[in-house]
Amino acid sequence: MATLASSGLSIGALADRTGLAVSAIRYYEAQGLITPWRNAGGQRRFLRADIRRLSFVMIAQQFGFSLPEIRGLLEQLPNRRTPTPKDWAAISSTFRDRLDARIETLQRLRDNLDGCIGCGCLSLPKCKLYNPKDRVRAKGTGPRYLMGDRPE
Amino acid sequence: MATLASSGLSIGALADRTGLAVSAIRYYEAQGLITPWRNAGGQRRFLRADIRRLSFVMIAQQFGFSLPEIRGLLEQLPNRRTPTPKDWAAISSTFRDRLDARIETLQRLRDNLDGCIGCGCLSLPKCKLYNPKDRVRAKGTGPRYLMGDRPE
DNA sequence: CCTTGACCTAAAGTTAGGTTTAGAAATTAC
DNA sequence: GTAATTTCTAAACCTAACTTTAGGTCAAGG
Repeated sequence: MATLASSGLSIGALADRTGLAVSAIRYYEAQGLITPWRNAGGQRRFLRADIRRLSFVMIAQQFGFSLPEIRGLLEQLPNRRTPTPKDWAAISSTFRDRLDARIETLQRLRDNLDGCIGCGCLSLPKCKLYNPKDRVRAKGTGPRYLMGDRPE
Repeated sequence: MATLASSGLSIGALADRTGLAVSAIRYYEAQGLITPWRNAGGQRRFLRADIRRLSFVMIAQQFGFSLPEIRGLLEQLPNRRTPTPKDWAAISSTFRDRLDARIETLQRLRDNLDGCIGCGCLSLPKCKLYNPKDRVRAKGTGPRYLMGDRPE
């Protein structure tokens, strides 16, 4: 099977270790999330530390981060040496801040849902779901007015 | 401007009221989220209650529901009469359950993040981020092993 | 009446995040 | 040494949720 250690991991070995598809790993390279080198024959070789790097990518995706965002997070890692636990802990705190914000937004939306739809009144001047500042939505194409009323 | 009341709303008027693009409303019709009738000239006419219906669609999207899922939720509404506050309150409770689950998942992931990356140890046998049961991810393509280790 | 703006349909284009395919070259297994 | 895997690149394809475009029709104001 996959030969190892000093010569680096092949893309297939990395795929086995992470559970990602080979095609996904190539795609991530194209997106700048990982930067393997090439062996004499032109094949990609990866560091063992890249297993953790890709695992981080997968976890961040679960939290709803886009690949460009994840790239931004990963850029906090050291360039020329293998990241230490401290490096990961540092990046993780940024990560956690954004995550907290995301959870808070969801909770606020939930609470507003209770007040707005849940209560049955559906009175809109006081509806807080109306045009919330920080949307979870990806492609806001301008202001949107929720629940049927406009801001004046 | 938009003529009103007894003859129903034009698609443009509905777009103004909801903040949605006209093209988006047509798309929602194609997806079965809303069913206008046509006037003599073949143009779409909507009920005023459809403003709220589309607002609900937008809110549900913020919570991460897909259009098919939202269609499922809307099917709980009465077919032949204008939905009452009670109708909306009922649909909202289903909605809220799913929302609570989503928030809980995020919180659990956050807590695991603290234990796994946040502590700096990165010890994987005890990492709970490893292959969590309920992923937020859409297209799981089989089991995935996180943070570099495999389940044996 | 006539012009301008709103609306119509159908089809193609867009972005994100990948997968699939095709044909060729490198590696590994026996 | 040869057969079976892997890997390579480039390009096409995929889904979701829309938008844009093209070419034509409808409706409202002056």
